[in-house]
Amino acid sequence: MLELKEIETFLWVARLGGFRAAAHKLNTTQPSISNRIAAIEATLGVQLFDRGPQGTALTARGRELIGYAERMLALRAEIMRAVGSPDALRGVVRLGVSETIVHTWLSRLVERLHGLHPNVTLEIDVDTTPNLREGLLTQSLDVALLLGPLAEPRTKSLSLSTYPLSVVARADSALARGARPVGVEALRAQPVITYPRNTRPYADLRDLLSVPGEPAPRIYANASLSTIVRMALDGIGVAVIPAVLVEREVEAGDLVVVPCALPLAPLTFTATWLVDAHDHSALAVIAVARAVAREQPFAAEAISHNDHI
DNA sequence: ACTCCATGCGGCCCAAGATC
DNA sequence: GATCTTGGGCCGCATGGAGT
Repeated sequence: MLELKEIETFLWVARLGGFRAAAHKLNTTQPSISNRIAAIEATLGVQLFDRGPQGTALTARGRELIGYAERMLALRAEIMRAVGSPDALRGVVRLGVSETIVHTWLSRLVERLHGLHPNVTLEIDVDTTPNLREGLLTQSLDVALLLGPLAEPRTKSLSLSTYPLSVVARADSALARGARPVGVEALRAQPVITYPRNTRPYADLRDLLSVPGEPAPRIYANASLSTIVRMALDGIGVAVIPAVLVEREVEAGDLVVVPCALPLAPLTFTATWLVDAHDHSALAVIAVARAVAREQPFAAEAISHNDHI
């Protein structure tokens, strides 16, 4: 008899290209995956994978099965959504998260998810958007909350939050005491601390602050938001980050948000996932993320990119 | 030496049947 | 009806073989 669990195992081995990777994804061991694949091959009486030294590759029959397997899992997800109780949803979702989300509403997402779907657990990976994108494309992540949407046609994205970028300076700095909004000249006069080099905010800032014939602006790229805030507090330079991340420091009078004359593009965060993913737990996480993000300040318009859930 | 998948073995869980 | 026994199924651990 063809078991749904075996079908799911087959699909993950096919997607991830190996038994070991599928075992990690399905939270089990490699021998267990080996047994399930052996069972489904015995049931069908055909070989689904070529086990070669270069890895595991689908046979022609295996490729034929892919479409059926995806339809079966999509149907299961539909049944779970339409008929199943939220408690019935279970599994591990590998969630990639930008640090901005960690510092704003990730905890509320985890809390809400636990309340709604107590049997769904998260494996959280905090990283920069380029690395999260890589994680999605190599399928080591199920969902990513990142600076999106991604241009990849294989992905779907849903807008979550849009945070304006602000210039944040130490309260006793000259910049903080100035009367006029800061421009290119004022920002070029000192180090600017912001998001990592391979991100859009960094590239935008570098373009805005570059002056032909002048030395390159001093931009200290940093992947750790808490380090950026620490450096701003220590007066190393001014931070260009969403003001929502320094609410406490501003309230305490240690940092101030300085009016800025530059057209700093806001940061839009999206929930992004692969179009062919039908993991019902992952889709539940996206739905909860959307609901939580909507309740926050700076909630994005509910625009979906490429598609919808 | 390392990685990958396969196999053997023992342990656990659960349902069904037997016994009181 | 409650409790015990049994057998099947599944899982993980340890290990082996093949290939690089």
